[in-house]
Amino acid sequence: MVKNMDNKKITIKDVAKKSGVSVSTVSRILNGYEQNFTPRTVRRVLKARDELSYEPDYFARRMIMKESKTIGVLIPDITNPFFSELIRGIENILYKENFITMLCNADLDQEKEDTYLRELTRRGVDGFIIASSAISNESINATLKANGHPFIVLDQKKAEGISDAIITDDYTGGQLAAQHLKELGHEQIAIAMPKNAPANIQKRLSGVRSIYGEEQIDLVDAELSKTGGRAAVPAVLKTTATAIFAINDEIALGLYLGLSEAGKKIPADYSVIGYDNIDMCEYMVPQLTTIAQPIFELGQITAKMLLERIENPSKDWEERMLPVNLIERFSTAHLN
Amino acid sequence: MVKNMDNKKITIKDVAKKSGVSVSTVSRILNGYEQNFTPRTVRRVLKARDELSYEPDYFARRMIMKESKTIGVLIPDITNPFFSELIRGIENILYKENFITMLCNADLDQEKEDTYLRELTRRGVDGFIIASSAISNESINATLKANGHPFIVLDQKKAEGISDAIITDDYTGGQLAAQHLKELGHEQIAIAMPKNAPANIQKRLSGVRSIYGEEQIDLVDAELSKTGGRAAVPAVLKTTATAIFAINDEIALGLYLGLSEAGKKIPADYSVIGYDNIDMCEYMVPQLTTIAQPIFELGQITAKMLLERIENPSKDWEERMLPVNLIERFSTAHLN
DNA sequence: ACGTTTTAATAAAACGTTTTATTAAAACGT
DNA sequence: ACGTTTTAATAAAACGTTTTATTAAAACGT
Repeated sequence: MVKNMDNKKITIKDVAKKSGVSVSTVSRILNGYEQNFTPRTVRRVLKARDELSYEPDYFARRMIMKESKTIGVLIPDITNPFFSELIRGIENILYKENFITMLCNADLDQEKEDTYLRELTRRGVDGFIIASSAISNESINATLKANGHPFIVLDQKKAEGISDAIITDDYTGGQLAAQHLKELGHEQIAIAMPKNAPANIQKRLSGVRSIYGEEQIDLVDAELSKTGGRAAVPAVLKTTATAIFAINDEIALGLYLGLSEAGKKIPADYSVIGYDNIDMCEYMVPQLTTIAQPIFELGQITAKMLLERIENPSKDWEERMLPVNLIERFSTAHLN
Repeated sequence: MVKNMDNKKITIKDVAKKSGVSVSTVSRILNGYEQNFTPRTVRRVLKARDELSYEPDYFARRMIMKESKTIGVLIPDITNPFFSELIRGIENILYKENFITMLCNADLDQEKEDTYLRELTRRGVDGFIIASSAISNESINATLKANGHPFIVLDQKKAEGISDAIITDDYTGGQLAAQHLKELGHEQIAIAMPKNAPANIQKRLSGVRSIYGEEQIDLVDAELSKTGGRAAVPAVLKTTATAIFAINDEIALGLYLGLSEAGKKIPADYSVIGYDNIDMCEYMVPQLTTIAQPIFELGQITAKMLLERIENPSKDWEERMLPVNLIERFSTAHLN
């Protein structure tokens, strides 16, 4: 901290004294009302400010101004490439607008989520981005909605007219994946996904069901992680499926290892298709065919929508749906 | 925000009025000096607090108390698994101590780093964790050291008696990798690493040089990313090396793709060894042999050391070195 | 030449806390 | 019974800003 002679923090008073004007004059000049003062006064104040390296005290300032230029972001796991990419998209916009990101890694732990939510509220963040699934609608309503804090829920929850919302086209995504496998001649497919999947993931399943009949689908339980994918392989082997739809790429990466351990080749023995298009897909051998979500852009748009809401709290709720598309690589092949 | 009848924020005054005591009494009771008051008064105050859902204003509080319970963390790229794992370690400790993490993703962009550093200072964070390499020692000195802000530099920089420091045993790491390849009979190796690598990475190279002679080593330029690894393959192919030491795992992942594109098999044609042991290693086919750094623990210890420094600013500088070890998997094999 | 408007600047209030110094009443000790 | 200490509580100052209302002086208009 920059100190004055008495070893105390430099305040606006020091600047005022040094430039021979009042505190209010310094404040006004430093906050963009220079045109109300003579050039000479302005010059003096600026000079004093620079010579003392004066920086307004953040807390004193915020106490009056009631805005913190901070956004709280709640995610389940920063280690998951989907979320780290999302964060980059968010941060990319926020940085440009001089906002700072408060990262809260909630670990799918409901208590931790609630704690973070309360703590962020206490700290007066200007808005919330919530991409964590465990969080209950009640928590959101009690802590955010009821108190009029701007927030936006992402990816896992349907907002249903209680907030802005942004989703990707999961139904079409599921269709696209299924269509691709069908065209390759696969008549029996396995889908690796968690039993209690969030709504957006359920939608992908519905998409598949619009292409494949119920008896052509083997649902295989798998956590949304590499470990989950690896562990799901034995169950897959028990089915008659010739292709596997991993409901996210992380699961697909686990499948690669599990299948290899079982002596199976991709795509000779099993075609594998993922979902998300995290950048690791391109680096697998064989490269992973997947449904691409525009993750970075998703983050950007989320941040933008939230900032607009903060700017104009009473505007109508906005809903955005982002398109997805199939990226064909080398983990899927024609049957035989 | 919780409001009172006049639709204004609930303040300590409201609580005081409701419980029929003075503002200072409320403050003291709510800040852990209950033993100075009669149980009856304490009860009343607590009751009023609860009924009004009073939360002390963060900014007013911080203005007086001069601590923000916030740590700023500066990293180059959250998308890199090394850093996301590191963040988790940091966050793991910070959360327990009721600190919040401010994440700054600096993109190896010097200007962005400086901006973030200044912004964090302005916001009065209690301490800094700096794991970003582009940052200049001058910036650190000017912004942090000179102003007595607690900070800790991680991984890439030598602190040299100007701050606490924590490093991993990079020299031994390099030795371990080299030794392993030597034992497998490789007499000529390539090392994929950036030309202007930070100090810790240079140390790994020194470690290798203690095992292999200068003429047995082919230095191949590669950025610290998957892209970098992939792009380095043509250069590797031009050498007579039979094994490749990727200076971090990300490069190794890129090598997998590049080699596969060149029709080369791991480990039959090339043995590959990485560095870091990010969790992806286990999921590659073949699984990647690597030098393991205790990344999560590194984050934890860093956070702990910083908190101790904040607690006790005048204690002696502390330096810690964490061990590394070889994880043998299936990407390295005996020559022929 | 004098009342009115504009300009340049400031004094004082406000933001919502914590902390320090003070006080009135009760308890204590002989 | 009366001076002293302890207890329970508070008034007032302080933290460092921004903003509102005010003022003195200058400029203006006829």
